[in-house]
Amino acid sequence: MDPIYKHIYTIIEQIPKGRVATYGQIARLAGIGQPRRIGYALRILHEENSTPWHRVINAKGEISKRWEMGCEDHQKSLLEEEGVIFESNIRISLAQFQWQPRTPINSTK
DNA sequence: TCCATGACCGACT
DNA sequence: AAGTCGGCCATGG
Repeated sequence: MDPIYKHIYTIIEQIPKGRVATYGQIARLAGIGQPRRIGYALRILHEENSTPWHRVINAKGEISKRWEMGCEDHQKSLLEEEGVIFESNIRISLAQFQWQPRTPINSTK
């Protein structure tokens, strides 16, 4: 498997519990720039390892639709159990829950 | 090899 | 605010 994917998985595994990251964000962290590759990496992820794929969402803060319906609901449940709160029942407040690898959350601006 | 599709993103209408 | 379009790259037929 491409080391790039490995890198992607490594980054995803670094997402703390109770927080989420977007595809674009991970793409930038991985030094890729093409978010689609992240999606593809996750697609082939299958069940190979214990990567917390559920903490990866799209730029809108929503759960990306996938091949099987009901999966999104499953992902939503996993996130809620970690303390992530949904708005409008589908959307996550990125300002609040997005993973900040370099900057702490308390942005006391 | 060429063409179409995808767990996306951003800009534009 | 919601829908459309182009970009960029990997995978499969």
